[in-house]
Amino acid sequence: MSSDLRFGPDDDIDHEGPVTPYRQLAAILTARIARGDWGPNRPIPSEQRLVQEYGLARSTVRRSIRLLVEEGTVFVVPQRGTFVSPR
Amino acid sequence: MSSDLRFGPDDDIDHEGPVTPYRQLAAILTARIARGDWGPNRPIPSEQRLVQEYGLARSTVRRSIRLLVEEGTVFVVPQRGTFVSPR
DNA sequence: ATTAATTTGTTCGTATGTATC
DNA sequence: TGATACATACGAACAAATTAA
Repeated sequence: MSSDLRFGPDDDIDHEGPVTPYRQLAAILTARIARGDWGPNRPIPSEQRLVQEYGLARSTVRRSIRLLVEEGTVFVVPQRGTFVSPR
Repeated sequence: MSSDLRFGPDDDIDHEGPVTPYRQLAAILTARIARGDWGPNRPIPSEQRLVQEYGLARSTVRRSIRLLVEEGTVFVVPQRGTFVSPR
């Protein structure tokens, strides 16, 4: 395998495709949460970690997290981290 | 029971959760006071004891006590200890 | 009277997160 | 992109006062 930290071979961001990178990342994270990589009230990787893992700008990562928050998938605690929503 | 010195099985500090450790400890101590572990004008465990019991840094324990003082739950007497507020 | 142990007070440095500009 | 700000957490060291031996 290429890396233990990656979801799979299909989780690379396609910067040229029709789906925006931030939506691609949101889909990846949603899938990883559904898969159980991180349980309820557990922290997902920090923004910096996601920047490194997916080669995206931090602003893009934050845009992605904002989408997940709006969807109720995760919630952010200032100065603490981003966590998987319960239920 | 796992220990006579512990409040219960749910009083372990979660260092990864959304709630900061110092707030978790404050909640635990507040519950123990409400339960009557220590009455009015009685000393709660020393900072060092709390450090040992909950596996936290002393600075974190102090941050927690500071919160309880601000809430009026306890009061501190330098070189003496921290006591449960009357009433 | 001395010494040692205990307990809170204070400060510094390092690290990790998110927030903001 | 980059820099700075805030809040939190850990570790360490030392001071000051009290208490116990």
